[in-house]
Amino acid sequence: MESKPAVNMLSALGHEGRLAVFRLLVKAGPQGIAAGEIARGLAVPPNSLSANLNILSHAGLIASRREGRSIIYSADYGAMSRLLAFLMEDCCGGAPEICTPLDAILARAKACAPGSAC
Amino acid sequence: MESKPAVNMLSALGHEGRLAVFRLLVKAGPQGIAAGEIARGLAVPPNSLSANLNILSHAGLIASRREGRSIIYSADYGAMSRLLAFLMEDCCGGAPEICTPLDAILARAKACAPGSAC
DNA sequence: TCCATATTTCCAATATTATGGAAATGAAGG
DNA sequence: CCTTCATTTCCATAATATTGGAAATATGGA
Repeated sequence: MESKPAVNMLSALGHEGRLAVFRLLVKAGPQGIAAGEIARGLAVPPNSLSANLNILSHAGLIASRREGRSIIYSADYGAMSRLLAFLMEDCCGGAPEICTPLDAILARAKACAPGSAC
Repeated sequence: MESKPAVNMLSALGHEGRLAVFRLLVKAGPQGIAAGEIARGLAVPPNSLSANLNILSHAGLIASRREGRSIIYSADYGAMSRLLAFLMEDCCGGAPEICTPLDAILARAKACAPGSAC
């Protein structure tokens, strides 16, 4: 990934409210959540939420689709993976021993499949 | 990791100049680079750089030590790992298939040890 | 002590971002 | 066509971040 889209993603996620929205969408899975439901769940006014959803969307981190009267938002896992890859590349280009903790992190993350205690 | 320090880190990295600094420091390894050398390398005025180093430092992403007249900055790999872990956790809590691309990413990152073609 | 180097701090101007009320748009149903 | 619901857009205000010049601090050496 280039540097500029990575900056946009990081900047989009570097905001308490937006990170909360993104985490919620990631947990929700590909089916996504309606904007109104997000607003109720996180207790934020709908216009602020809309602005933040727009920022996340422009950063490429989330997608949206209309379903009846609602607009459903969902996390873009590919974008997330690319961002993580971008951050990891530099990390491991410097010193090989930096990579090894990531193995453990990934193993733990994988153990957190839905249904497990985590 | 809690949400707040993660937001601080993401926000710190969500800036073109600071991301460039951090990437440079990550690539430089634990020995770090002097502030002046960073400024010359990235062609930024020293006072702006100082402000950005301060933001990265407050976010916990870099450390500094004085060495003679220079101040040497270095990336905090532990902080970086914790941030990646934080992002991965939610990612994998949602759907297990999201984790699998990260395996490939990590394998590729590990292959990029210094000296290899990458 | 005096000077040169390295970096930070101070400060003000500018730009960007965040916030929330109110109005506008779009969709479904009677 | 009218009403209701869901969401966005518009707008103004407030807050925060970015930038760079100039001065201040700290270190090492003559």
